[in-house]
Amino acid sequence: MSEIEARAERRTPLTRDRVLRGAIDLADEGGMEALTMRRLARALGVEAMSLYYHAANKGDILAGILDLVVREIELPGLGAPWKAALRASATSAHEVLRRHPWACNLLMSPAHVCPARLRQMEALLRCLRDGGLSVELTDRAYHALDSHILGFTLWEAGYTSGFKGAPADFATTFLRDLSDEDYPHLADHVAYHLRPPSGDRGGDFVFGLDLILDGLERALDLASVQESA
Amino acid sequence: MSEIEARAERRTPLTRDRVLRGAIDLADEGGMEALTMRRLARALGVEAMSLYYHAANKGDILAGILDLVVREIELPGLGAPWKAALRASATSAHEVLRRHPWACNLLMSPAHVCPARLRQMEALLRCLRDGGLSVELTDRAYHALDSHILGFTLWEAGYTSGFKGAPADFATTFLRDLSDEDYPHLADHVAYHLRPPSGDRGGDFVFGLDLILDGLERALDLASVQESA
DNA sequence: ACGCTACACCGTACGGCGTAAGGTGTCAAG
DNA sequence: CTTGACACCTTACGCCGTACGGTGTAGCGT
Repeated sequence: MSEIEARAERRTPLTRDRVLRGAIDLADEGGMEALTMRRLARALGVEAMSLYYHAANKGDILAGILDLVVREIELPGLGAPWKAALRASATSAHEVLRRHPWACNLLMSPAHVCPARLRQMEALLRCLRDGGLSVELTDRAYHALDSHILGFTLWEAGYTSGFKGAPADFATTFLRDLSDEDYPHLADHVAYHLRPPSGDRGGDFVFGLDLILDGLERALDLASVQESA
Repeated sequence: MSEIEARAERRTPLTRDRVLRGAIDLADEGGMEALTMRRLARALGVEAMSLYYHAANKGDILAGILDLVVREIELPGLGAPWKAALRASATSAHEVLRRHPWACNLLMSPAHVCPARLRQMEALLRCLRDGGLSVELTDRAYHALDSHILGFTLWEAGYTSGFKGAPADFATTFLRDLSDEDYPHLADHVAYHLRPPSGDRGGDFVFGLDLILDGLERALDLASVQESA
């Protein structure tokens, strides 16, 4: 009896998984700067130093949550045609990173290279090579794709989170007021972005993505033509 | 006499400009995390709190140095053909951001919107609109270009700085060892990047850029054909 | 010559950060 | 009953940004 009661009174014990989930929740809510060891501990009903029993240090936690997030990304399949497979995988990456915008920054640092990230890189590279692209073209294609995914999502994250945050009408107030006089095109651009949400959300991302994919396809055709000549 | 001596003994007085230059130097050398108020003050031969006479707070300094850096970017001219002008401006942006990699992160946050950034956005948008692109196409083109510039440079910055830093042979050791077995394509990719510096440095950036620009051109031609039909 | 004011800089202190070092209570095995 | 591993906690250190108030000097009016 006393055992059962004692266990019931005890809070559910910490695990590395619970730590990482808590960290993701914190980062999702308040961004990267909201994720501190003390706050994470408080969210888990624990003291800060207890976290170090389940994670070596904060960097370990960052690598861990990045890994969890990257693992959500759908990888290009083995047999699928390269263009469609890459399109799907890139779109998946975009959606995942939209849910966890803070992961973009983590993704940039080789300090946080993690297994899932390596798997994703490998899968993308394999897909390109299997599609018939040369080593050189694969390298450039990979960087073009990754840059688009990362750059676009980062931009998106910065502005949507910034607008949703404390200065909620930052866009409507600051930019519109400032733009109308000296920045007519910028004003148009902002106005265009403030249009009511239409059906083709994420269209901008896919547009840039297809620009790259179509260009790659053409470069591939060109290379094969030259080769056969 | 005593006046002159007294002045000579006095260190050159702080100015906002000297503060910002010092901040840029610090960030260039040691990245964003090397830029702290105390370190900046020490580098300027002054105490930390003295900085607050010339800058409202750290955010003000960050906005200031971002503005200085963005101002270095060559903007597309007024009369030039849009594609070449954008190509030149994007390349300039890439080079500037390569010199100041930390600026990429600052660029992402609407908290650091600065005049130079607004001017750059306006110039890019104007260039696209003047080139005949519709509002929609301009929007998508702008984001595609900006994503590429930012994403590519960020990636580049992360990996070159990471490799130049303390774990200098991180790439050669960790990635190569880990890749050969389970990540053959990744190993090829890393090896390709470790090739001796050839003449076409920055070629990867321009490749992705041209992918986008050529795609935009085609989209523009398509639109004009449809319109005239 | 004298005091006044504004300026430019400094000293101290507060709360928060990551984390090193070592302490404490619980529990299962010997 | 003892022992020792385990999971968690306490304390403390050196960083960080910065609020608040002090201090010395320059230039001024009188």
